[in-house]
Amino acid sequence: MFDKFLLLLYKTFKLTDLPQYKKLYELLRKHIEDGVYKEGDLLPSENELCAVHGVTRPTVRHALDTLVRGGYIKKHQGKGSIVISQAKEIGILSIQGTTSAVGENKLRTKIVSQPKIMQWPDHFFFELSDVEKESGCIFMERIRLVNNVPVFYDITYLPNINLPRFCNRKFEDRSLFEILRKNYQIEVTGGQQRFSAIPANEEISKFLEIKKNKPVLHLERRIETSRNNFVFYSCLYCNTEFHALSGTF
Amino acid sequence: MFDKFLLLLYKTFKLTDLPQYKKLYELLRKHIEDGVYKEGDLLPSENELCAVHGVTRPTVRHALDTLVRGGYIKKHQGKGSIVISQAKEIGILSIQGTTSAVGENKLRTKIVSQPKIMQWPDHFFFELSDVEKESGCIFMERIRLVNNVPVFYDITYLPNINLPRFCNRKFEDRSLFEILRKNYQIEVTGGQQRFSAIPANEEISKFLEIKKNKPVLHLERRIETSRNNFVFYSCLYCNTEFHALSGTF
DNA sequence: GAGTGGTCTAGACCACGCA
DNA sequence: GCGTGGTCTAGACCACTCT
Repeated sequence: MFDKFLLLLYKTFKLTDLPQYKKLYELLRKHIEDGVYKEGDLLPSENELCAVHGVTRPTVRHALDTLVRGGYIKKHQGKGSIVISQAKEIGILSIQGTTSAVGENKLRTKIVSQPKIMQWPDHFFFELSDVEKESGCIFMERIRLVNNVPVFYDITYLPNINLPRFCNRKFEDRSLFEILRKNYQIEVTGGQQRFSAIPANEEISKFLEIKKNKPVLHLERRIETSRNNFVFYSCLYCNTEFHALSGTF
Repeated sequence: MFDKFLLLLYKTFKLTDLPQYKKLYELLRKHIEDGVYKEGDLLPSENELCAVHGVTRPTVRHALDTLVRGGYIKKHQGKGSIVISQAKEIGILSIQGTTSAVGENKLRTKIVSQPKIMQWPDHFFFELSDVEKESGCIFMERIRLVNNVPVFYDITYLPNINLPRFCNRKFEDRSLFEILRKNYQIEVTGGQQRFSAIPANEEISKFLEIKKNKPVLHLERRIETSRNNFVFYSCLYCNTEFHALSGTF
């Protein structure tokens, strides 16, 4: 009974609005990224996590499942949850943005064109809703460098819907995903992507500092978020000569 | 009490050994693929599925979660679970093999070299365990054609461990995943993949009927299965001019 | 308001890996 | 034999969508 009262109290004042499993997920993810748990380490057992965080097993399992999907851990029946290697390649295919996914290498972000508000391009590479079309889009171009070598050329399109002061923010060396999360409470929840191999055109070869017509990996991504009906788009060209893109499925 | 007795009976005689959520998943997946539920259709609600199949909600939810991960449905709070479009592109990135993932198009499989037992190549593209190395590998090459145009050139390496009569089976126009499932009770559970864009060499250009040096998508995949320690490998070259590869994340 | 999916509890038994 | 993760039950309350 007293428990019920506390629960009511907690919910009334909304000390935090993230669900429990997500809070646990974020905590463990942070610990893995910060190296508290290293590659090959065993996470605490599910029962331990239950006890420590005061939740039941399904909740803990939900958090761990999310870590599995994100490619952070691998579960082994009878053994436990093992932290997997942070990809040596660039794990852009998982749910994280690029910034958190390049292991040992130094990743920098260079802004080619600051975000600016404009019309959506004609013949956009994904279908747009009427609301999106009417709102116009925020357009930005970035180059990602790994160890000072350009590897990605990334064109991002966001719908211009309720993103106050977005164009004035500092993006240099900061993750777009992080900015969306911290400043707008927008979390990436999933998406679709299309892969193809194309020859580098004039522009791409210039940005990636490679010869014209050299094969580059082309990605078109539609990225869904926790904000209702808010999706954004990214068109990405990647020089895979030194860094393959990798992911789990 | 009587329920408990029935459960015991059922488990003793193992009428089937798939877990409930997986049986429900397979059933719904089959219905979606067979067109019982079409794109945009609403699946029965979770409570309905509980009642119809005699399981509780967490079990139903587990099955639906698996469908979401496989890219079959999308859930909308307050509305229901909606069947999503079967990718018009080739959804090789999801957990299915290529055969079940090409929508309207006709997909055929041509065998370049029948499976044969041999040594693993030197400098294999993923790290091999000692057991794998000692067992040798089963090697096969296939070409996938979409509407009679070659799109994939697929080299598969399986560890030669307990796969009786594998080399004598008919692979023409059959899915490897299906053969593994039906004949060996091996289910694909996940894996890793690396993407890069490379110029087609002599051999690739011949198999895919394209010009030499044309950009092709290169995939190296490590595919994990439900059989303990049994993983296999695939090296794939794809002409993405007419069919982008697509997937969800 | 009725129905949907989202989150969560408090238990239970099982299969697996290891010592 | 013990602890691990895997599966499952039988409930509960919530937020969301539709009408």
